[in-house]
Amino acid sequence: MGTTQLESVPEPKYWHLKTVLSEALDSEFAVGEILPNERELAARFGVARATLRQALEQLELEGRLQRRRGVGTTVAPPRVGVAVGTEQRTWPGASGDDWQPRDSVPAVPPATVADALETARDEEVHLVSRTRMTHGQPVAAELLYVPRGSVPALSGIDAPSGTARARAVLRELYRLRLDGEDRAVELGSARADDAKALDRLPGAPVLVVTTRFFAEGRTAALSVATYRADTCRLTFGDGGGVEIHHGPERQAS
Amino acid sequence: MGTTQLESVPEPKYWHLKTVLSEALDSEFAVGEILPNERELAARFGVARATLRQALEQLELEGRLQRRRGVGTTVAPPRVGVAVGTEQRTWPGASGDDWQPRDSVPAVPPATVADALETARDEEVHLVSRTRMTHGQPVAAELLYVPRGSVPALSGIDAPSGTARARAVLRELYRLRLDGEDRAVELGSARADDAKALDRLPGAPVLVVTTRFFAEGRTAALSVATYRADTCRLTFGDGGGVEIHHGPERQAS
DNA sequence: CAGTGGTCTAGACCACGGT
DNA sequence: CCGTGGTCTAGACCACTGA
Repeated sequence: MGTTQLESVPEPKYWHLKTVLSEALDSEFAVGEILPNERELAARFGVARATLRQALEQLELEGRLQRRRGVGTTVAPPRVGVAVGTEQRTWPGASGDDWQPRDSVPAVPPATVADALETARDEEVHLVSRTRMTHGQPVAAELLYVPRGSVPALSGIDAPSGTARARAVLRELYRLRLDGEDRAVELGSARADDAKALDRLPGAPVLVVTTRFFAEGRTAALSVATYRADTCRLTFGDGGGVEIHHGPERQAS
Repeated sequence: MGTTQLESVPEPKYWHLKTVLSEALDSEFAVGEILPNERELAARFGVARATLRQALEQLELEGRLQRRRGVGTTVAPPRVGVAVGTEQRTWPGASGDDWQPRDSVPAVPPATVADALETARDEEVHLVSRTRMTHGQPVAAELLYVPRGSVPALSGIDAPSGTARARAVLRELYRLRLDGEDRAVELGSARADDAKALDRLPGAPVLVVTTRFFAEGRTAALSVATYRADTCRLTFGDGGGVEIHHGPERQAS
Protein backbone atom coordinates (compact mmCIF):
# COMPACT_ATOMS: atom_id res chain seq x y z
CA MET A 1 0.00 0.00 0.00
CA GLY A 2 2.86 2.34 0.74
CA THR A 3 3.65 3.44 -2.77
CA THR A 4 1.36 5.66 -4.76
CA GLN A 5 1.13 4.03 -8.17
CA LEU A 6 -2.02 4.65 -10.09
CA GLU A 7 -1.44 2.11 -12.78
CA SER A 8 1.64 0.24 -11.67
CA VAL A 9 2.08 -1.16 -15.17
CA PRO A 10 5.70 -0.67 -16.16
CA GLU A 11 5.25 -0.60 -19.91
CA PRO A 12 7.90 -2.69 -21.64
CA LYS A 13 10.64 -0.59 -23.18
CA TYR A 14 10.17 -2.00 -26.66
CA TRP A 15 6.47 -1.21 -26.52
CA HIS A 16 7.11 2.37 -25.58
CA LEU A 17 9.84 2.54 -28.20
CA LYS A 18 7.44 1.31 -30.81
CA THR A 19 5.00 4.06 -29.95
CA VAL A 20 7.67 6.72 -30.12
CA LEU A 21 9.01 5.44 -33.42
CA SER A 22 5.52 5.14 -34.81
CA GLU A 23 4.81 8.77 -34.06
CA ALA A 24 8.14 9.79 -35.52
CA LEU A 25 7.28 7.90 -38.69
CA ASP A 26 4.03 9.79 -38.99
CA SER A 27 5.50 13.19 -38.47
CA GLU A 28 9.13 13.17 -39.51
CA PHE A 29 9.63 10.63 -42.27
CA ALA A 30 8.43 10.25 -45.81
CA VAL A 31 7.63 6.94 -47.48
CA GLY A 32 10.77 5.32 -48.76
CA GLU A 33 13.06 7.30 -46.53
CA ILE A 34 15.91 5.41 -44.88
CA LEU A 35 16.08 5.33 -41.09
CA PRO A 36 19.34 5.52 -39.17
CA ASN A 37 20.85 2.08 -38.73
CA GLU A 38 19.96 -0.13 -35.79
CA ARG A 39 23.14 0.46 -33.81
CA GLU A 40 22.68 4.19 -34.00
CA LEU A 41 18.98 4.10 -33.20
CA ALA A 42 19.65 1.88 -30.20
CA ALA A 43 22.31 4.25 -28.94
CA ARG A 44 20.07 7.24 -29.52
CA PHE A 45 17.28 5.71 -27.44
CA GLY A 46 19.65 4.30 -24.86
CA VAL A 47 18.64 0.67 -25.26
CA ALA A 48 20.32 -2.52 -26.38
CA ARG A 49 20.11 -3.34 -30.04
CA ALA A 50 17.99 -6.41 -29.31
CA THR A 51 15.38 -4.23 -27.64
CA LEU A 52 15.36 -1.77 -30.48
CA ARG A 53 14.98 -4.66 -32.89
CA GLN A 54 11.94 -5.92 -31.01
CA ALA A 55 10.23 -2.60 -31.69
CA LEU A 56 11.30 -2.58 -35.33
CA GLU A 57 10.02 -6.11 -35.80
CA GLN A 58 6.57 -5.13 -34.64
CA LEU A 59 6.49 -2.09 -36.88
CA GLU A 60 7.55 -4.25 -39.80
CA LEU A 61 4.81 -6.74 -38.93
CA GLU A 62 2.32 -3.91 -39.08
CA GLY A 63 3.56 -2.90 -42.48
CA ARG A 64 5.05 0.40 -41.32
CA LEU A 65 8.68 -0.47 -42.01
CA GLN A 66 10.62 -2.53 -44.47
CA ARG A 67 14.01 -3.94 -43.56
CA ARG A 68 16.50 -5.40 -45.97
CA ARG A 69 19.79 -6.93 -44.99
CA GLY A 70 22.76 -5.10 -46.37
CA VAL A 71 20.59 -2.13 -47.27
CA GLY A 72 18.81 -0.66 -44.31
CA THR A 73 15.41 0.11 -42.83
CA THR A 74 13.00 2.16 -44.88
CA VAL A 75 9.55 3.59 -44.31
CA ALA A 76 7.05 1.32 -46.05
CA PRO A 77 4.30 2.58 -48.31
CA PRO A 78 0.71 1.82 -47.27
CA ARG A 79 -0.27 -1.78 -47.83
CA VAL A 80 -1.58 -2.62 -51.25
CA GLY A 81 -5.11 -3.93 -51.45
CA VAL A 82 -5.16 -7.28 -53.22
CA ALA A 83 -8.50 -8.58 -54.41
CA VAL A 84 -9.00 -12.15 -53.32
CA GLY A 85 -12.66 -13.03 -53.56
CA THR A 86 -14.93 -11.34 -56.03
CA GLU A 87 -18.64 -11.77 -56.21
CA GLN A 88 -18.81 -13.34 -59.61
CA ARG A 89 -17.17 -16.68 -59.16
CA THR A 90 -14.06 -16.96 -61.27
CA TRP A 91 -11.32 -19.44 -61.73
CA PRO A 92 -8.07 -18.24 -60.31
CA GLY A 93 -6.42 -15.73 -62.55
CA ALA A 94 -9.05 -16.00 -65.23
CA SER A 95 -9.55 -12.38 -66.20
CA GLY A 96 -6.33 -10.64 -67.10
CA ASP A 97 -5.14 -11.04 -63.56
CA ASP A 98 -1.56 -10.55 -62.58
CA TRP A 99 -0.89 -14.19 -61.91
CA GLN A 100 2.16 -15.55 -63.67
CA PRO A 101 2.35 -19.31 -64.20
CA ARG A 102 5.77 -20.62 -63.29
CA ASP A 103 5.68 -24.37 -63.50
CA SER A 104 3.56 -27.48 -63.48
CA VAL A 105 4.70 -30.89 -62.37
CA PRO A 106 2.97 -34.11 -61.40
CA ALA A 107 3.08 -34.57 -57.64
CA VAL A 108 1.48 -36.49 -54.81
CA PRO A 109 -0.24 -33.86 -52.64
CA PRO A 110 -0.15 -33.81 -48.83
CA ALA A 111 -2.70 -36.13 -47.27
CA THR A 112 -5.00 -33.33 -46.18
CA VAL A 113 -5.04 -31.90 -49.69
CA ALA A 114 -5.74 -35.31 -51.17
CA ASP A 115 -8.67 -35.70 -48.79
CA ALA A 116 -10.10 -32.33 -49.79
CA LEU A 117 -9.75 -33.25 -53.44
CA GLU A 118 -11.21 -36.67 -52.80
CA THR A 119 -8.32 -38.36 -54.54
CA ALA A 120 -6.43 -41.35 -53.24
CA ARG A 121 -3.61 -40.39 -50.92
CA ASP A 122 -0.97 -41.72 -53.24
CA GLU A 123 -2.51 -40.38 -56.42
CA GLU A 124 -0.58 -37.86 -58.44
CA VAL A 125 -2.20 -34.57 -59.39
CA HIS A 126 -1.07 -31.60 -61.42
CA LEU A 127 0.78 -29.19 -59.19
CA VAL A 128 0.80 -25.76 -60.78
CA SER A 129 2.87 -23.04 -59.17
CA ARG A 130 2.28 -19.40 -59.89
CA THR A 131 3.36 -16.00 -58.68
CA ARG A 132 1.12 -13.02 -58.29
CA MET A 133 2.61 -9.67 -59.17
CA THR A 134 1.29 -6.24 -58.23
CA HIS A 135 3.02 -3.02 -59.19
CA GLY A 136 5.97 -5.08 -60.30
CA GLN A 137 6.39 -6.65 -56.88
CA PRO A 138 5.67 -10.28 -56.07
CA VAL A 139 2.90 -10.39 -53.48
CA ALA A 140 1.91 -14.04 -53.44
CA ALA A 141 3.12 -17.50 -54.32
CA GLU A 142 0.50 -20.13 -55.05
CA LEU A 143 0.37 -23.89 -55.27
CA LEU A 144 -2.64 -25.07 -57.25
CA TYR A 145 -3.54 -28.75 -56.99
CA VAL A 146 -5.56 -30.01 -59.94
CA PRO A 147 -6.69 -33.63 -60.00
CA ARG A 148 -6.17 -35.40 -63.32
CA GLY A 149 -9.91 -35.89 -63.50
CA SER A 150 -10.55 -32.17 -63.67
CA VAL A 151 -8.55 -31.78 -66.88
CA PRO A 152 -9.08 -35.07 -68.70
CA ALA A 153 -8.47 -33.62 -72.15
CA LEU A 154 -5.02 -32.39 -71.25
CA SER A 155 -2.89 -33.30 -74.21
CA GLY A 156 0.10 -35.47 -73.64
CA ILE A 157 1.85 -33.66 -76.43
CA ASP A 158 2.55 -30.70 -74.21
CA ALA A 159 5.75 -30.66 -72.24
CA PRO A 160 5.46 -32.67 -68.99
CA SER A 161 6.46 -29.62 -66.99
CA GLY A 162 7.38 -25.98 -67.28
CA THR A 163 5.39 -22.80 -67.78
CA ALA A 164 3.87 -24.05 -71.05
CA ARG A 165 2.52 -27.03 -69.20
CA ALA A 166 1.17 -24.77 -66.45
CA ARG A 167 -0.70 -22.69 -69.01
CA ALA A 168 -2.13 -25.81 -70.60
CA VAL A 169 -3.45 -27.12 -67.27
CA LEU A 170 -5.07 -23.77 -66.48
CA ARG A 171 -6.58 -23.52 -69.96
CA GLU A 172 -8.21 -26.89 -69.55
CA LEU A 173 -9.38 -26.04 -66.05
CA TYR A 174 -11.15 -22.90 -67.26
CA ARG A 175 -13.37 -25.03 -69.50
CA LEU A 176 -15.19 -26.32 -66.45
CA ARG A 177 -18.22 -24.45 -65.19
CA LEU A 178 -17.39 -23.19 -61.74
CA ASP A 179 -20.18 -23.91 -59.26
CA GLY A 180 -18.76 -22.26 -56.20
CA GLU A 181 -15.76 -21.72 -54.07
CA ASP A 182 -14.73 -21.82 -50.50
CA ARG A 183 -12.01 -19.87 -48.83
CA ALA A 184 -10.03 -19.69 -45.61
CA VAL A 185 -7.38 -17.25 -44.43
CA GLU A 186 -4.86 -17.84 -41.70
CA LEU A 187 -1.48 -16.67 -40.54
CA GLY A 188 1.59 -18.69 -41.41
CA SER A 189 5.27 -18.33 -41.94
CA ALA A 190 6.90 -18.56 -45.32
CA ARG A 191 8.53 -21.82 -46.30
CA ALA A 192 11.98 -21.51 -47.82
CA ASP A 193 10.78 -21.68 -51.44
CA ASP A 194 7.89 -19.30 -50.92
CA ALA A 195 10.19 -16.89 -49.15
CA LYS A 196 12.48 -16.87 -52.16
CA ALA A 197 9.61 -16.23 -54.54
CA LEU A 198 8.35 -13.41 -52.32
CA ASP A 199 11.78 -11.90 -51.86
CA ARG A 200 11.65 -12.37 -48.12
CA LEU A 201 13.56 -14.40 -45.55
CA PRO A 202 12.28 -17.83 -44.59
CA GLY A 203 9.83 -17.62 -41.73
CA ALA A 204 8.48 -14.25 -42.79
CA PRO A 205 4.84 -13.81 -41.82
CA VAL A 206 2.41 -14.63 -44.59
CA LEU A 207 -1.34 -14.80 -45.01
CA VAL A 208 -2.24 -18.24 -46.26
CA VAL A 209 -5.35 -18.27 -48.42
CA THR A 210 -6.76 -21.72 -49.08
CA THR A 211 -9.40 -21.92 -51.78
CA ARG A 212 -11.47 -24.88 -52.90
CA PHE A 213 -13.02 -24.68 -56.35
CA PHE A 214 -16.19 -26.68 -56.94
CA ALA A 215 -17.30 -27.85 -60.35
CA GLU A 216 -19.37 -30.74 -61.59
CA GLY A 217 -20.38 -31.65 -58.08
CA ARG A 218 -16.93 -32.12 -56.65
CA THR A 219 -13.77 -30.27 -55.69
CA ALA A 220 -12.15 -29.55 -59.00
CA ALA A 221 -9.06 -27.81 -57.71
CA LEU A 222 -7.49 -26.55 -54.53
CA SER A 223 -5.27 -23.51 -54.20
CA VAL A 224 -2.90 -22.65 -51.38
CA ALA A 225 -1.68 -19.10 -51.84
CA THR A 226 0.73 -17.38 -49.47
CA TYR A 227 0.59 -13.59 -49.47
CA ARG A 228 3.22 -11.31 -47.97
CA ALA A 229 1.61 -10.22 -44.72
CA ASP A 230 3.75 -7.12 -44.42
CA THR A 231 2.76 -5.55 -47.71
CA CYS A 232 -0.71 -6.93 -48.46
CA ARG A 233 -4.24 -6.17 -47.40
CA LEU A 234 -6.56 -8.85 -48.74
CA THR A 235 -9.84 -7.48 -50.00
CA PHE A 236 -13.10 -9.34 -50.48
CA GLY A 237 -16.43 -8.34 -51.85
CA ASP A 238 -17.85 -5.48 -53.84
CA GLY A 239 -15.41 -2.66 -53.37
CA GLY A 240 -11.77 -2.32 -52.62
CA GLY A 241 -11.96 -2.38 -48.86
CA VAL A 242 -11.19 0.41 -46.48
CA GLU A 243 -7.75 1.51 -45.56
CA ILE A 244 -7.58 1.96 -41.85
CA HIS A 245 -4.54 3.96 -41.00
CA HIS A 246 -2.56 4.03 -37.85
CA GLY A 247 -1.98 7.68 -37.34
CA PRO A 248 -2.06 11.17 -38.76
CA GLU A 249 -0.32 10.05 -41.94
CA ARG A 250 1.68 13.18 -42.33
CA GLN A 251 4.52 13.30 -44.77
CA ALA A 252 7.84 15.02 -44.42
CA SER A 253 8.00 18.21 -46.39
CA MET B 1 35.30 -21.43 -57.69
CA GLY B 2 37.76 -23.12 -55.37
CA THR B 3 35.39 -24.49 -52.78
CA THR B 4 32.99 -27.29 -53.50
CA GLN B 5 29.76 -26.29 -51.80
CA LEU B 6 26.61 -27.45 -53.42
CA GLU B 7 24.26 -25.32 -51.41
CA SER B 8 26.44 -23.32 -49.07
CA VAL B 9 23.38 -22.25 -47.11
CA PRO B 10 24.16 -22.59 -43.41
CA GLU B 11 20.61 -22.93 -42.13
CA PRO B 12 20.01 -20.73 -39.09
CA LYS B 13 19.96 -22.69 -35.86
CA TYR B 14 16.51 -21.49 -34.86
CA TRP B 15 15.13 -22.57 -38.21
CA HIS B 16 16.53 -26.04 -37.86
CA LEU B 17 15.35 -26.13 -34.27
CA LYS B 18 11.86 -25.22 -35.38
CA THR B 19 11.84 -28.12 -37.82
CA VAL B 20 13.04 -30.56 -35.20
CA LEU B 21 10.51 -29.34 -32.65
CA SER B 22 7.77 -29.39 -35.23
CA GLU B 23 8.43 -33.02 -36.00
CA ALA B 24 8.59 -33.84 -32.32
CA LEU B 25 5.21 -32.18 -31.84
CA ASP B 26 3.72 -34.34 -34.57
CA SER B 27 5.11 -37.59 -33.28
CA GLU B 28 5.67 -37.32 -29.57
CA PHE B 29 3.21 -34.92 -28.06
CA ALA B 30 -0.54 -34.80 -27.65
CA VAL B 31 -2.65 -31.67 -27.82
CA GLY B 32 -2.61 -29.85 -24.52
CA GLU B 33 0.54 -31.54 -23.30
CA ILE B 34 3.08 -29.33 -21.52
CA LEU B 35 6.55 -29.05 -22.99
CA PRO B 36 9.67 -28.86 -20.86
CA ASN B 37 10.42 -25.29 -19.86
CA GLU B 38 12.53 -23.03 -22.03
CA ARG B 39 15.70 -23.27 -19.98
CA GLU B 40 15.63 -27.02 -20.10
CA LEU B 41 14.80 -27.19 -23.80
CA ALA B 42 17.61 -24.77 -24.59
CA ALA B 43 20.07 -26.86 -22.60
CA ARG B 44 18.83 -30.05 -24.21
CA PHE B 45 19.41 -28.64 -27.70
CA GLY B 46 22.64 -26.92 -26.74
CA VAL B 47 21.55 -23.41 -27.68
CA ALA B 48 21.01 -20.16 -25.84
CA ARG B 49 17.57 -19.56 -24.51
CA ALA B 50 17.04 -16.63 -26.87
CA THR B 51 17.63 -18.91 -29.84
CA LEU B 52 15.25 -21.51 -28.52
CA ARG B 53 12.69 -18.80 -27.98
CA GLN B 54 13.00 -17.69 -31.59
CA ALA B 55 11.95 -21.15 -32.68
CA LEU B 56 9.09 -21.28 -30.17
CA GLU B 57 7.86 -17.88 -31.29
CA GLN B 58 7.52 -19.09 -34.87
CA LEU B 59 5.72 -22.22 -33.83
CA GLU B 60 3.35 -20.15 -31.73
CA LEU B 61 2.78 -17.84 -34.70
CA GLU B 62 1.83 -20.87 -36.75
CA GLY B 63 -0.64 -21.96 -34.12
CA ARG B 64 1.29 -25.05 -33.09
CA LEU B 65 2.13 -23.93 -29.57
CA GLN B 66 0.56 -21.86 -26.87
CA ARG B 67 2.69 -20.12 -24.27
CA ARG B 68 1.46 -18.57 -21.09
CA ARG B 69 3.59 -16.72 -18.61
CA GLY B 70 3.67 -18.34 -15.22
CA VAL B 71 2.26 -21.55 -16.65
CA GLY B 72 4.30 -23.01 -19.47
CA THR B 73 4.27 -23.98 -23.12
CA THR B 74 1.57 -26.34 -24.32
CA VAL B 75 0.76 -28.01 -27.60
CA ALA B 76 -2.05 -26.04 -29.24
CA PRO B 77 -5.15 -27.65 -30.71
CA PRO B 78 -5.77 -27.14 -34.44
CA ARG B 79 -6.99 -23.68 -35.30
CA VAL B 80 -10.71 -23.12 -35.08
CA GLY B 81 -12.46 -22.12 -38.28
CA VAL B 82 -14.36 -18.89 -37.74
CA ALA B 83 -16.95 -17.92 -40.34
CA VAL B 84 -16.46 -14.34 -41.41
CA GLY B 85 -18.23 -13.78 -44.69
CA THR B 86 -21.28 -15.77 -45.60
CA GLU B 87 -22.98 -15.67 -48.95
CA GLN B 88 -26.26 -14.28 -47.78
CA ARG B 89 -25.47 -10.78 -46.64
CA THR B 90 -26.12 -10.36 -42.95
CA TRP B 91 -25.62 -7.69 -40.39
CA PRO B 92 -22.88 -8.57 -37.98
CA GLY B 93 -24.03 -11.04 -35.42
CA ALA B 94 -27.56 -11.15 -36.70
CA SER B 95 -28.34 -14.84 -36.59
CA GLY B 96 -27.67 -16.37 -33.22
CA ASP B 97 -24.02 -15.69 -33.61
CA ASP B 98 -21.63 -15.82 -30.73
CA TRP B 99 -21.02 -12.10 -30.59
CA GLN B 100 -21.46 -10.60 -27.15
CA PRO B 101 -22.16 -6.86 -26.95
CA ARG B 102 -20.02 -5.24 -24.29
CA ASP B 103 -20.53 -1.53 -24.48
CA SER B 104 -21.64 1.40 -26.57
CA VAL B 105 -20.42 4.94 -26.17
CA PRO B 106 -20.52 8.05 -28.31
CA ALA B 107 -17.10 8.71 -29.83
CA VAL B 108 -15.35 10.65 -32.57
CA PRO B 109 -13.92 8.00 -34.89
CA PRO B 110 -10.42 8.14 -36.41
CA ALA B 111 -10.26 10.34 -39.49
CA THR B 112 -10.01 7.41 -41.91
CA VAL B 113 -13.10 5.81 -40.39
CA ALA B 114 -14.99 9.09 -40.57
CA ASP B 115 -14.09 9.36 -44.25
CA ALA B 116 -15.32 5.85 -44.95
CA LEU B 117 -18.56 6.60 -43.13
CA GLU B 118 -18.85 9.93 -44.91
CA THR B 119 -19.37 11.74 -41.65
CA ALA B 120 -17.61 14.92 -40.63
CA ARG B 121 -14.27 14.30 -39.02
CA ASP B 122 -15.37 15.72 -35.71
CA GLU B 123 -18.80 14.12 -35.70
CA GLU B 124 -19.61 11.65 -32.97
CA VAL B 125 -20.89 8.20 -33.87
CA HIS B 126 -22.03 5.23 -31.84
CA LEU B 127 -19.04 3.08 -30.98
CA VAL B 128 -20.21 -0.40 -30.12
CA SER B 129 -17.67 -2.87 -28.78
CA ARG B 130 -18.29 -6.57 -28.83
CA THR B 131 -16.46 -9.80 -28.18
CA ARG B 132 -16.79 -12.94 -30.22
CA MET B 133 -16.71 -16.20 -28.32
CA THR B 134 -16.12 -19.66 -29.72
CA HIS B 135 -16.00 -22.78 -27.59
CA GLY B 136 -15.96 -20.53 -24.54
CA GLN B 137 -12.81 -18.76 -25.70
CA PRO B 138 -12.66 -15.17 -26.88
CA VAL B 139 -11.48 -15.15 -30.49
CA ALA B 140 -12.17 -11.61 -31.59
CA ALA B 141 -12.74 -8.09 -30.31
CA GLU B 142 -14.71 -5.73 -32.50
CA LEU B 143 -15.26 -2.02 -32.72
CA LEU B 144 -18.39 -1.17 -34.68
CA TYR B 145 -18.82 2.43 -35.79
CA VAL B 146 -22.44 3.37 -36.44
CA PRO B 147 -23.26 6.89 -37.62
CA ARG B 148 -26.18 8.52 -35.84
CA GLY B 149 -27.93 8.72 -39.20
CA SER B 150 -28.07 4.95 -39.50
CA VAL B 151 -30.08 4.55 -36.32
CA PRO B 152 -32.23 7.70 -36.19
CA ALA B 153 -34.97 6.11 -34.13
CA LEU B 154 -32.62 5.21 -31.32
CA SER B 155 -34.50 6.13 -28.21
CA GLY B 156 -32.90 8.57 -25.85
CA ILE B 157 -34.57 6.76 -23.00
CA ASP B 158 -32.02 3.97 -23.15
CA ALA B 159 -28.91 4.32 -21.07
CA PRO B 160 -26.25 6.44 -22.82
CA SER B 161 -23.77 3.59 -22.58
CA GLY B 162 -23.36 0.00 -21.43
CA THR B 163 -24.40 -3.34 -22.86
CA ALA B 164 -28.08 -2.39 -22.92
CA ARG B 165 -27.21 0.58 -25.08
CA ALA B 166 -25.12 -1.65 -27.34
CA ARG B 167 -28.04 -4.00 -27.85
CA ALA B 168 -30.32 -1.08 -28.62
CA VAL B 169 -27.97 0.27 -31.29
CA LEU B 170 -27.66 -3.13 -32.92
CA ARG B 171 -31.40 -3.68 -32.81
CA GLU B 172 -32.00 -0.42 -34.64
CA LEU B 173 -29.24 -1.19 -37.12
CA TYR B 174 -30.82 -4.50 -38.06
CA ARG B 175 -33.96 -2.69 -39.24
CA LEU B 176 -32.05 -1.38 -42.25
CA ARG B 177 -32.02 -3.41 -45.42
CA LEU B 178 -28.45 -4.44 -46.07
CA ASP B 179 -27.43 -3.79 -49.67
CA GLY B 180 -23.94 -5.18 -49.59
CA GLU B 181 -20.71 -5.37 -47.75
CA ASP B 182 -17.07 -5.01 -48.33
CA ARG B 183 -14.27 -6.68 -46.45
CA ALA B 184 -10.52 -6.54 -46.01
CA VAL B 185 -8.14 -8.69 -43.98
CA GLU B 186 -4.67 -7.75 -42.89
CA LEU B 187 -2.12 -8.58 -40.25
CA GLY B 188 -1.80 -6.36 -37.23
CA SER B 189 -0.71 -6.44 -33.63
CA ALA B 190 -3.10 -6.25 -30.74
CA ARG B 191 -3.57 -2.93 -29.02
CA ALA B 192 -3.47 -3.04 -25.25
CA ASP B 193 -7.26 -3.15 -24.81
CA ASP B 194 -7.81 -5.73 -27.53
CA ALA B 195 -5.06 -7.84 -26.06
CA LYS B 196 -6.81 -7.84 -22.73
CA ALA B 197 -10.11 -8.85 -24.29
CA LEU B 198 -8.40 -11.63 -26.21
CA ASP B 199 -6.43 -12.86 -23.22
CA ARG B 200 -3.12 -12.19 -24.95
CA LEU B 201 -0.18 -9.88 -24.40
CA PRO B 202 -0.14 -6.50 -26.15
CA GLY B 203 1.43 -6.76 -29.57
CA ALA B 204 0.20 -10.28 -30.15
CA PRO B 205 -0.41 -10.97 -33.85
CA VAL B 206 -4.00 -10.50 -34.91
CA LEU B 207 -5.95 -10.67 -38.13
CA VAL B 208 -7.74 -7.38 -38.59
CA VAL B 209 -11.00 -7.71 -40.51
CA THR B 210 -12.46 -4.43 -41.68
CA THR B 211 -16.03 -4.57 -42.95
CA ARG B 212 -18.12 -1.85 -44.51
CA PHE B 213 -21.88 -2.34 -44.45
CA PHE B 214 -23.88 -0.63 -47.16
CA ALA B 215 -27.53 0.30 -46.80
CA GLU B 216 -29.74 2.96 -48.30
CA GLY B 217 -27.07 3.97 -50.73
CA ARG B 218 -24.36 4.76 -48.23
CA THR B 219 -22.03 3.22 -45.69
CA ALA B 220 -24.30 2.45 -42.79
CA ALA B 221 -21.69 1.02 -40.44
CA LEU B 222 -18.06 0.05 -40.29
CA SER B 223 -16.61 -2.77 -38.27
CA VAL B 224 -13.00 -3.32 -37.27
CA ALA B 225 -12.62 -6.78 -35.78
CA THR B 226 -9.34 -8.16 -34.51
CA TYR B 227 -9.08 -11.94 -34.44
CA ARG B 228 -6.43 -13.91 -32.57
CA ALA B 229 -4.10 -14.95 -35.34
CA ASP B 230 -2.66 -17.85 -33.38
CA THR B 231 -5.92 -19.68 -32.81
CA CYS B 232 -8.15 -18.62 -35.69
CA ARG B 233 -8.64 -19.60 -39.29
CA LEU B 234 -11.04 -17.19 -40.97
CA THR B 235 -13.43 -18.89 -43.35
CA PHE B 236 -15.37 -17.33 -46.18
CA GLY B 237 -17.92 -18.66 -48.59
CA ASP B 238 -20.09 -21.72 -48.89
CA GLY B 239 -18.42 -24.30 -46.74
CA GLY B 240 -16.22 -24.30 -43.74
CA GLY B 241 -12.90 -24.10 -45.49
CA VAL B 242 -10.21 -26.68 -45.66
CA GLU B 243 -7.85 -27.46 -42.88
CA ILE B 244 -4.38 -27.68 -44.30
CA HIS B 245 -2.19 -29.36 -41.78
CA HIS B 246 1.50 -29.06 -41.30
CA GLY B 247 2.49 -32.62 -40.85
CA PRO B 248 1.46 -36.17 -40.14
CA GLU B 249 -0.76 -35.06 -37.27
CA ARG B 250 -0.02 -38.03 -35.11
CA GLN B 251 -1.03 -38.05 -31.51
CA ALA B 252 0.83 -39.44 -28.57
CA SER B 253 -0.66 -42.67 -27.35
C1' DC C 1 35.33 -3.41 -49.21
C1' DA C 2 32.53 -1.04 -45.65
C1' DG C 3 28.05 -0.94 -43.75
C1' DT C 4 23.69 -3.02 -43.16
C1' DG C 5 20.46 -6.16 -40.93
C1' DG C 6 20.31 -11.29 -39.20
C1' DT C 7 21.85 -14.67 -35.84
C1' DC C 8 23.63 -16.10 -31.47
C1' DT C 9 25.42 -16.10 -26.74
C1' DA C 10 25.31 -16.08 -21.55
C1' DG C 11 23.95 -14.02 -18.53
C1' DA C 12 20.26 -10.87 -15.42
C1' DC C 13 15.96 -9.37 -13.62
C1' DC C 14 10.84 -8.94 -13.86
C1' DA C 15 5.71 -10.19 -13.98
C1' DC C 16 2.65 -13.54 -13.55
C1' DG C 17 0.22 -18.09 -12.14
C1' DG C 18 -0.43 -21.41 -9.17
C1' DT C 19 0.57 -23.79 -4.66
C1' DC D 1 6.74 -18.93 -2.44
C1' DC D 2 8.64 -21.15 -6.58
C1' DG D 3 8.63 -21.95 -11.45
C1' DT D 4 7.12 -20.18 -15.68
C1' DG D 5 7.59 -17.27 -19.74
C1' DG D 6 8.66 -12.08 -20.85
C1' DT D 7 12.06 -8.43 -21.06
C1' DC D 8 16.65 -6.65 -21.39
C1' DT D 9 21.71 -6.24 -21.81
C1' DA D 10 26.37 -5.98 -24.09
C1' DG D 11 28.69 -8.00 -26.49
C1' DA D 12 30.23 -11.27 -30.97
C1' DC D 13 30.14 -13.01 -35.54
C1' DC D 14 27.79 -13.91 -40.05
C1' DA D 15 25.43 -12.95 -44.67
C1' DC D 16 24.16 -9.88 -47.73
C1' DT D 17 24.19 -5.38 -50.59
C1' DG D 18 26.13 -1.95 -53.13
C1' DA D 19 29.88 1.11 -54.17
